[in-house]
Amino acid sequence: MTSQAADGPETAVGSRRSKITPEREREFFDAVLDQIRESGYEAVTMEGVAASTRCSKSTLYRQWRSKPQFVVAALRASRRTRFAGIDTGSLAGDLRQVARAAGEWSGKDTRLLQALGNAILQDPDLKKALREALVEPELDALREMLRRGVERGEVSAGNPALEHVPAQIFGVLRIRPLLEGEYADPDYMVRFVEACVLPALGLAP
Amino acid sequence: MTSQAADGPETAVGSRRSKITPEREREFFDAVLDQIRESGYEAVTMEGVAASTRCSKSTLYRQWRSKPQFVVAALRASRRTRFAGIDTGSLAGDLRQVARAAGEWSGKDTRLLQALGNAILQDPDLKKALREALVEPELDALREMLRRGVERGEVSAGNPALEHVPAQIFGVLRIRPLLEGEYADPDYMVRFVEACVLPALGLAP
DNA sequence: GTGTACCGGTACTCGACCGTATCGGTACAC
DNA sequence: GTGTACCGATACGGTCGAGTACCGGTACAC
Repeated sequence: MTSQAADGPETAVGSRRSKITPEREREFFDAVLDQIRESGYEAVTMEGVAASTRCSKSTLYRQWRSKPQFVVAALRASRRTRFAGIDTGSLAGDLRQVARAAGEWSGKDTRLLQALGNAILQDPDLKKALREALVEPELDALREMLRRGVERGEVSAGNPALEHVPAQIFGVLRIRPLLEGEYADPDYMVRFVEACVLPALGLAP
Repeated sequence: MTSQAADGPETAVGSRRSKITPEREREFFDAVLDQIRESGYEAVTMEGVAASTRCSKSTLYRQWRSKPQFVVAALRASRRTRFAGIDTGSLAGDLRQVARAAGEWSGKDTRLLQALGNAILQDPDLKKALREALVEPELDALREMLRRGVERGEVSAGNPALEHVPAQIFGVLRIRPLLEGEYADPDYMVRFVEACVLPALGLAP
């Protein structure tokens, strides 16, 4: 569609001209991630994904070489950030917003993390993809938030609680199902931030 | 060896007289838990355990009906508490001891938790056994510690941070490998408790 | 109209592993 | 010595899923 008046019948560039539209691709990715959340990584089969999306196994294997690479692609495509953009003007306000946002997607993302639990011990690519999809973008946003708070003088740069804020928030998100049998919801997360994170930073409510 | 002069050839009581000594049994349990930590729950095979302990698969299946039941038995037998017995006289002292103890076994136990990650989503028995083996004893000990602290008047009973102490400690233990790539060690845990848990409780170091 | 290349469907190979069956050996009871 | 019952080894049946091969249908280019 752009510049194909070069030499001969477009020898270069778009070598693979798949008929899979981006929307269709997203269906595949959503299906495999849903099935992972539901049954765990090892229990997910390419046949199951093919059946649930009404495509054939051949189609999946034509686009992605193997099951691990397929899952990695799905994770990469699901990469998105939910903390970025939060900027209420105060660190306490930002962290409350983070808590609320974290509580929103806690069920889905925590489940995914849990379901991939032992798989990432075996497959470094999978581990990397998972970190890049779910963890690092939020971690970056969180650090940026804290940096702004320090810059505004709300927290001393030497406060030892600073470095533990991400671990506190992600840790509590991750562990609550095991301790209390239910995923962390926005209310719970806000209560936690106000009861523990803010006081440790010296920000009384 | 005790009372076998009852009626006939000991019809009751010790119906199964296995030749597996308790020490031998412990070898089986250690082997399967080690392999789970190493390769994850689904990747562990009864054949592998048999080979590594130089017994036969038949022996394992004679003692335990199936792989899940075998693993559950191993978990139950590994049940032990590492926080119980800590009593330094002050809540801050107790929590520092907890941090150190938690950091000690963090590698092994966190790995086990991670390796069983998606399996416990599928098998309720496994989930229950895991909670009873690794989580609940420590949770009970921790709650008892906090209760003593409140009783001594070190912390107000209404302090909202109280209910989150276990989640903070277990959460950070669990999440650190994902965030920073290494298991929590005693030093790290003590720093965390001093920087976050104690201040939130109003216990300045 | 003709060719091309991807699509979905199905059948297939291959390997892995669960759980069972069978067999000879052996410790222990009596 | 004789019986019993558990041990280790090995072989086997059955299932399941990864990845491949093939085949007819069809959209699109020219």
